[in-house]
Amino acid sequence: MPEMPEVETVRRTLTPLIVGKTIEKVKLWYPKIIASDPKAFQTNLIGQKIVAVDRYAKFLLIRLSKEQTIVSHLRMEGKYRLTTPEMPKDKHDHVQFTFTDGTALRYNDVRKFGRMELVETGTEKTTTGIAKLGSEPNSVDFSVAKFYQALQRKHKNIKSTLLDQTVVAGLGNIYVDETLWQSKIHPLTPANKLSKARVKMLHDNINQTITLAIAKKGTTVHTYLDANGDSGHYQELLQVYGHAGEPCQRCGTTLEKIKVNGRGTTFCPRCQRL
DNA sequence: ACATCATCCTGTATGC
DNA sequence: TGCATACAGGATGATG
Repeated sequence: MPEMPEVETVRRTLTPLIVGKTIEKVKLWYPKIIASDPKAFQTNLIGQKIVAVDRYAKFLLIRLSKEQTIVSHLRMEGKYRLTTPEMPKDKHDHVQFTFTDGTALRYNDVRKFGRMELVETGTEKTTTGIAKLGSEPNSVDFSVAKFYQALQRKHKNIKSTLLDQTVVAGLGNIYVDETLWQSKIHPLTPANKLSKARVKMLHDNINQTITLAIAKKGTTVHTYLDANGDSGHYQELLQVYGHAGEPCQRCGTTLEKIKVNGRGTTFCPRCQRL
């Protein structure tokens, strides 16, 4: 599942494939992927040139020449691939942008959870899901002091708090489990009960893990691939996610899997005490 | 205002 | 072997 490191990797691989190209036609095989008006999405994009691909947290921001932006969220399984319009449609291809140079960008999504919408550039931070997001890891706004203050206001457990994107934006199930293990924090610990020292540890581990995961081009479990069709490598460094029933690499205790607010959660019952 | 829960989807895994 | 059911999960809108 694409979290911030995977979306950043998609951004980096997608940029050289599409920037500078002009959209000639948009095909919607599954219009529900478009969160804004699908008809307007199709017609407004014609003739626009792609000028850049930006990102905020897990959102891709495809910048267009007429001061518009496609805000795209891959959710669980969304993928972009450069192809040609003649290529047979895959079962899970849902959107196609045909370019004037004869190539085409396809959006493929097995679960159909991903969404994209067209907004005026500059309004995306107030009119889309980005509006409610907290600061990103490694950003100036993500300071230890602010992080601690934000957690003090949260009464729910730390696992759910990190998954809801209003405090820190960009983490998903994988990196939350990993950073909690690194910081020796039990996932059910109330967020406002963490000591300042523990919060600093968690903060630093989040920043370092996101940085390293981006360097490793993301984590491929299940089906994540970047825009070149390549898998990431951070999965080789995972300590807890996907390792339930195996010994903890720090103390040897068998890792446990529980449900926290409906999300699978793996942790070490000895290293991560309540 | 906050927290919790169902919902969207389909491939894979498990049960009978 | 085949059919039915459970499970996975990010964000959102509804409900408590």
